[in-house]
Amino acid sequence: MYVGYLLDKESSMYHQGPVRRSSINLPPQNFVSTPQYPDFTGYHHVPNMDTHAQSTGSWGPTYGAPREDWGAYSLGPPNTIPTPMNNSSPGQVPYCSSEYSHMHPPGAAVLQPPPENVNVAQLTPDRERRNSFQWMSKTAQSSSTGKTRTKEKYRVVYTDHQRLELEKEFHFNRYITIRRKSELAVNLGLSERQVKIWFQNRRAKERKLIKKKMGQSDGSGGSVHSDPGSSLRHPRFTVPSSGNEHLAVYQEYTASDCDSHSDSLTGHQITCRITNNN
DNA sequence: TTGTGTTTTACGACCTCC
DNA sequence: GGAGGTCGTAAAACACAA
Repeated sequence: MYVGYLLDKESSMYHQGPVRRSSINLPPQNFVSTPQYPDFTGYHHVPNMDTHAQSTGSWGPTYGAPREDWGAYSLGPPNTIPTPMNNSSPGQVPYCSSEYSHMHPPGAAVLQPPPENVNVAQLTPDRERRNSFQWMSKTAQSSSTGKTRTKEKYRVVYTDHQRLELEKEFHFNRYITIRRKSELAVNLGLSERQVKIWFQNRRAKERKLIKKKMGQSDGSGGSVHSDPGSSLRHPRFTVPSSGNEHLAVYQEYTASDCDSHSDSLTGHQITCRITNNN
């Protein structure tokens, strides 16, 4: 299946195309034949592989709150994502984050290919406008098989589309399953390793933010958990007994119904084992 | 334009689990 | 032993004030 494909990709992950030209020159992998999220709310795109079917609105208070950084992801492929200005997607079930659904109505088919001649300046935020071509000129030079940070090309910058999809996934589930990782990797033109590391970094960011919040609120209320370290810790590092508080906490971060995964998962992928314990 | 602080990818070390 | 977790960190990319 595509796992082998990814293995092949793994070796080339450090010389991707001009990914930073987010909306106008995405790698072809970004646009599989059918939109992967025809209805983002349900995520039914791969029936038997859906990790988080119908998890709409399942986030706990911690993650239900508006994300301050959503603005950075407010553009998938242009013209497929209505902006708050032009957006009105009647009849679509809103995503759990009100802000998110506001910017990315669930049916917005973010994986649709963008039109060929799109004016970037009209479609991307200021940051993108400023840097897209700069970045491209840089990466275009790196053709060697660099895989270490000593190489010229130290890191790539993911496209807004890639980050958006990753954020969406992260919003559903802090820990990605093997299957979803594979799917995402294929769909986004990333390697599984990149997806995995992105999630690790994203969790680190989350912990950092929570710590920061806790530091500010100084334990006085707030919607964050009393132990941010454990709440974002992978369940396998918690006591895996039934009814323990760690799992209960963790459940807040998971999709409400993803138990279908446990069958095909390795022992490492226990993300979905702990649902439905309410 | 430039200096500086922050964020984003990516890695290594080390850990736990199977 | 391998996979994936956290933690700490490097360095590129980015934001923004001066």
